[in-house]
Amino acid sequence: MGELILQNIERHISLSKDDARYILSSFNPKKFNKNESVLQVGECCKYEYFVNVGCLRSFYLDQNEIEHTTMFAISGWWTGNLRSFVTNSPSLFAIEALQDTEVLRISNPQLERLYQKVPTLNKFFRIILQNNLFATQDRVMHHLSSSAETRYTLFNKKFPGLEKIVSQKIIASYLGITPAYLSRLRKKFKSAQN
Amino acid sequence: MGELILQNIERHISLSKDDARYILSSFNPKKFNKNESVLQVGECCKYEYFVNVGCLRSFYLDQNEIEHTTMFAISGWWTGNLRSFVTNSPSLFAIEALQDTEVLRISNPQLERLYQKVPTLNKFFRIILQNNLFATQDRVMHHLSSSAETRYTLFNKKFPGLEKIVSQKIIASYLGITPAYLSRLRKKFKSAQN
DNA sequence: CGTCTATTTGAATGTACTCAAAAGCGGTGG
DNA sequence: CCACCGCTTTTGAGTACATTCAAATAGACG
Repeated sequence: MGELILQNIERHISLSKDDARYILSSFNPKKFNKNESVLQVGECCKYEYFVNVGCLRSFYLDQNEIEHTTMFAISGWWTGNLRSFVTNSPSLFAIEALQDTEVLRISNPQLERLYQKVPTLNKFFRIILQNNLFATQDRVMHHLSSSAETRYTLFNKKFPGLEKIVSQKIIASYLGITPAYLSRLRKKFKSAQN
Repeated sequence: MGELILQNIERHISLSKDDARYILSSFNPKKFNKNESVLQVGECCKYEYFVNVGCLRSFYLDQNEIEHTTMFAISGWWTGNLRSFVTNSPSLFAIEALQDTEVLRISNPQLERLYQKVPTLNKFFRIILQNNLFATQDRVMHHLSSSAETRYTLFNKKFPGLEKIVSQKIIASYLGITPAYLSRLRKKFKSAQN
């Protein structure tokens, strides 16, 4: 059950058997059904989530009520709203399950206790934070320098298979284009393959 | 000379006189002339920079040789290429001075020593890292949901006065539009004011 | 003062959007 | 198991935002 998260952590720091046991005991397993809400806009994000099985997505509505997907979290990824989590402020975006999903989640007090017991986790979460920053920076750069078509092909490289699972509407909202336009792009790609 | 950086750090953590002195001694002051290069593409980023006076910008060239500005760092801001700094890898982007600029910079070994002496700085830099992430996330969201015109007005709110200092070409490269189009936007704004 | 680069502006173009209608698809209940 | 409902996808036609290219003008700097 907890192998994946331990593997994930041990990619960056090494853990004793005891550490590993304590870490696992600090996380609570939880299941979400497809389309179930994990976090709602305006709610405080009480947990950070590690996805074991399934897929979560973060999204928000802009001033024109248009939905934008900011990230997907598939198996082996961390997600949540860090800003809301650390500052105890209402979340500006929502998180929902795109499939039946199993996560391990940890609350802020649990995390604090965990830092006390296993101080090297400070380093681990700093690295996770850094990687998150780098990924977000990449996304900015990619948006600045690439057309919708290029962003679409990169999406498929970055999340292979997700295209089959996630509705086109949602993929479009991640790419920053309309579903109608994504439909046209796909058509173009299909005809180019033949 | 070092008041600004100490002020900046003490916004998040408290420092003893000794800590403060040791911190200051770990940073090297350096000046860059207007248009001087701070970091070149392909070079390893050996320092993190705190801007005392002036303005730095980070930018890269995309596959079509088009320049994109990823961030400005004005007085009181931190900059550098963290990815290159921590992984010791060649930088994908460059940093240059837009004005005569005075910085305090710190190398990786110096920073490590500093963490030993003043462990609470771990917390400080984690907060800086977090804020960086939040700012970058905001930028992604803003790009997804706003037109060039809106982005331009927000730029002016976020960096008041910078418009007068920085060439339009560079501002356009930050906004993700062409200089020609920014010129048209500005014209429109001017005529709207009368 | 001359040179070099940045800015402005016009005309034509392209990328992506809007609106609307039709077709497809998935889940639910009879 | 099929029929229906609601939502997603497709597609056409028209449009808007932003770009390209080029030429003229303005500004900066040695």
